[in-house]
Amino acid sequence: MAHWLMKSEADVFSWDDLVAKGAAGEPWDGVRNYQARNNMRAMAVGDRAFFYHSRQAPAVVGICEVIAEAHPDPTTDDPRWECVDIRAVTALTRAVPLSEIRAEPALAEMVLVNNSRLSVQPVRPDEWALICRMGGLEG
DNA sequence: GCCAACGTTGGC
DNA sequence: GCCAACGTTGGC
Repeated sequence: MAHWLMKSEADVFSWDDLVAKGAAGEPWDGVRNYQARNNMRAMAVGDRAFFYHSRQAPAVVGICEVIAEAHPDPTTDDPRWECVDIRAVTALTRAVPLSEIRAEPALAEMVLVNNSRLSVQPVRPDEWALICRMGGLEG
């Protein structure tokens, strides 16, 4: 199972918004970046992803699950763009702010740290486990 | 709100 | 195919 990180601005679509969608989840549409799209194409149903709030109070706040593989993005007729569907799994016991991620040497190679603009990105297993622990979960 | 970094577009 | 201009993202 691969691990990922999905970003959203909390005042556009927040973790609470995803939780409110329940088991039906939400299509992760609107991505217009090839790297992010390619990452979504590589996702399998059951993969887990961190849900990250960007801009205001940047932090990893929860864990979500891929429930549908990449399919055409319903928000555009442009066939280049695709999206996966995700649902909320669990909130972190405590949000892990970007400042703590940056301060942790073991996380220095995270895409989040080195390419802050990529909105859908892979997370290594060791990075996943550490952030889960920092967030108060077993991982 | 500012601005640096990055990705995309389009002229040549 | 190059690269300058432009638009967007996101940390601060």
